[in-house]
Amino acid sequence: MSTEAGARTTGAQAAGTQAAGARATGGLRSGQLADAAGVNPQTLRYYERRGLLPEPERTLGGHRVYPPDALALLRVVKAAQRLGFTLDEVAELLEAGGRHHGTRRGDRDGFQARAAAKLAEMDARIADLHVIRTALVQAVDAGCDDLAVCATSDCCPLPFPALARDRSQGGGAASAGP
Amino acid sequence: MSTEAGARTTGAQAAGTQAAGARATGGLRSGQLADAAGVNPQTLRYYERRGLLPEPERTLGGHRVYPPDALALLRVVKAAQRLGFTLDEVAELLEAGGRHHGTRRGDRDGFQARAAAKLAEMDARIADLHVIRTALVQAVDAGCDDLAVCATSDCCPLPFPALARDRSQGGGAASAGP
DNA sequence: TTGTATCCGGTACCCGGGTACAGGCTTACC
DNA sequence: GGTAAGCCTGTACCCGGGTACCGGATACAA
Repeated sequence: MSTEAGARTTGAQAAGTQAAGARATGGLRSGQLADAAGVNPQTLRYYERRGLLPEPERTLGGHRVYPPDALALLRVVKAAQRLGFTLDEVAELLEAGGRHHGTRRGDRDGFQARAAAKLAEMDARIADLHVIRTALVQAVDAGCDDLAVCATSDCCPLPFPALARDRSQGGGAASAGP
Repeated sequence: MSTEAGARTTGAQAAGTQAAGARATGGLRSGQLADAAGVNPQTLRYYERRGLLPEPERTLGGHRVYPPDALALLRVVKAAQRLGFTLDEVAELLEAGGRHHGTRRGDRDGFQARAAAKLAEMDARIADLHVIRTALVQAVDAGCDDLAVCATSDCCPLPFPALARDRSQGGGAASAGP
């Protein structure tokens, strides 16, 4: 597929029946792919740099032309990201998959192992959020209204010891607003 | 334990009874407070800049001397942080509390309202994590082993539509490793 | 008095995940 | 052939929450 696409793409010189290079093969321009995937075009280049997207073919003029399955790949990336994997991890996973079940080396675990680990992480995170939730509920129920007072009075039921632990997996704001 | 250690450290200028400026008043040096609270000393200055800690007294030489309740305050800050508030929010909450239930202006809500909002946020986050968890379980159960394949085959049960939504509150890595 | 441990301030850098901007070249369509 | 999109590269910046490093000043014990 991609082979054909590539060949046709660059070879658009002859300009035949079907019009423009990218178009003819079902190839996507970066803007189109970005739109289709709901990401910023810059993000595509960013992912490319990070090794999440393979370098696409180029037109003679140097414009990227993505094969259609790039969209599926992008969706997988986004899904994996949502599953809690960092971009580095996603890149590794994709690469590991590419190496195709063989030649293990070092800690190369397949998706299975990593997913299981993530699962444990998720459970921990969920449990932690429950702790937090409970604390919030208690604070609300107790009618706390001034943190500074909570600091010194005993009326405040905030479970400081419970809250003190674990910071680090907890609740980073995800920055990535649209 | 750190308390004792700290006390010993600065303690005893005149050796005997109670001694030194800072110590006499129960004041804490930045290092001591940092130790006691389990944070980096730099973090204290950072919090001060951010308005989370009031500017402490100084020795003649310009060294900070914190009142003992700074520790309690610091703990509250950390607790609030864990409750999902950003440092800016914590600062606001502390300030709002300081203004002491009166003179509302703009959207100044007390801790109550904000906590309730955070609670909703937490619930959303928990629900979202459950979605993710479920997806992970499915992927594991199905024996998926290659993300790239998942991208194109139909065998993979990853619920892309479900995963696609909501990104933004989800699962940012919390950066703040110790 | 001297020595060492802290602390000071300011500035720069880290992580993760992107975005934005500048200045120039390609493509597409009429 | 002209013109408007769109794309190219490179670099810099954003968020949130800290950390690290620097040269110099203080604090305190012996």
